[in-house]
Amino acid sequence: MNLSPLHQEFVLHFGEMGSRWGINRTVGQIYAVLFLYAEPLNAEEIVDKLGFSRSNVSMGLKELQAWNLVRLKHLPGDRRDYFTTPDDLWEIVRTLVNERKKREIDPTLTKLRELQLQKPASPEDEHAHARIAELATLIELLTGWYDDMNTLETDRLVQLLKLGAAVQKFLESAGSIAPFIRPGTASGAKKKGGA
Amino acid sequence: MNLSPLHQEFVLHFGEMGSRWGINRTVGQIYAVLFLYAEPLNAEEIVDKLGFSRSNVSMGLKELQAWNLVRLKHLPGDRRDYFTTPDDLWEIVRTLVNERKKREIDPTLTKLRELQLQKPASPEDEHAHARIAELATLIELLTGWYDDMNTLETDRLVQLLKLGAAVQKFLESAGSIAPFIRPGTASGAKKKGGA
DNA sequence: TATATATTTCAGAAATTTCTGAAATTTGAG
DNA sequence: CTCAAATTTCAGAAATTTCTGAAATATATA
Repeated sequence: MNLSPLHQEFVLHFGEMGSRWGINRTVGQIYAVLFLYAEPLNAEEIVDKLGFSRSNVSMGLKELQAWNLVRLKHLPGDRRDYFTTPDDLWEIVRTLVNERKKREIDPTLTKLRELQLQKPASPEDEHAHARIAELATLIELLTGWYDDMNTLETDRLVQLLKLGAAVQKFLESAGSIAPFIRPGTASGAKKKGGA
Repeated sequence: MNLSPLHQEFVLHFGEMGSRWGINRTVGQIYAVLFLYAEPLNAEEIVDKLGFSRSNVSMGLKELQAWNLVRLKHLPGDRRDYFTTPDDLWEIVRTLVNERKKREIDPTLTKLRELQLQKPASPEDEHAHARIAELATLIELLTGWYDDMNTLETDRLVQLLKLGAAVQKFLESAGSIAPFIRPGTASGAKKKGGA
């Protein structure tokens, strides 16, 4: 590995962590390198820094592109592809969460809804149905909330995060706001019928 | 697989999803079965339903216990171990998030802080340091917020989630609350020095 | 304590995932 | 269009992870 000790330690840690998620170690390390460097890097440079095969780097970069986690750049008079990560970390976080939601949560919700249409064939199926319905409701609440937060500008989002549980104060006088919220949906902004 | 079509489809989906997380397919399936059944199950029953080896089930249950995701029960006059998942789905979600935070986020934060102590040895290291510092700050903000939300009772939490981005309304008149919030921390409740 | 039952451990087998080098394809400049 | 550089593909090798059966260990109760 052709990296300073600082870079190397970060890259190795990131590789380990990446492999706990869907992303594999190699891909995690490639991302880590791109994340740390100010300048865009081309595939050959990544090969040099990390020491894996050119084809492996190519596949890793493809995967990162599929995740929308890297930006492709071109330098004038150089036809190689150069890669960076966004400067804005919030953009990275949003992309990461959006992609994971798209790949993991949304298909699960689809599946749960599909299962809810099946006719229960036994008391055990009845119970399973109830469990599945509860789970679907919970996931809908969470993703609805998330979609909602995702519309906020970063500054607003950060303000809210800093506020933390203190927002709860407002709920103590919640009688004044609850009536405006449609029950069962986040912010009452996107489901069909009226109250 | 000795399961009704409804159970089986859920279990298979959960297994796939589990394998996208750190948890492997087998463990995901064992959890799914326990999740669906009202009654606690013993290892032999799980073997029967899922068709893998007794030892594999034993290891899977161990793993689920390490994650705090199952409860161990005993029936009177029967010395086998019986397992269930909590009835309350929110308890499950909280456990899951807490454990993932403990295993993935906390060690990363520790590592980042450790790296911040290293002396930069080049301009590239300087930039990496800045990047790492930014990342640490962002993670601290998120985990601080999460710890804060985690102290809320479920009812309150659900209220807030339903409110969604509507809480933002309160920030528009934020001049009146911002002064009470210590900058850079969530809810101003846990860092050292004064304002 | 002896015994039968339940659980865990663990070495190797099986399955899956990752990685590589070689060949194929794409692409832009001349 | 041709050529050279860059990238991608892909079959098999290497590494890792998961799974099993057999043996070892633990535990309740008689």
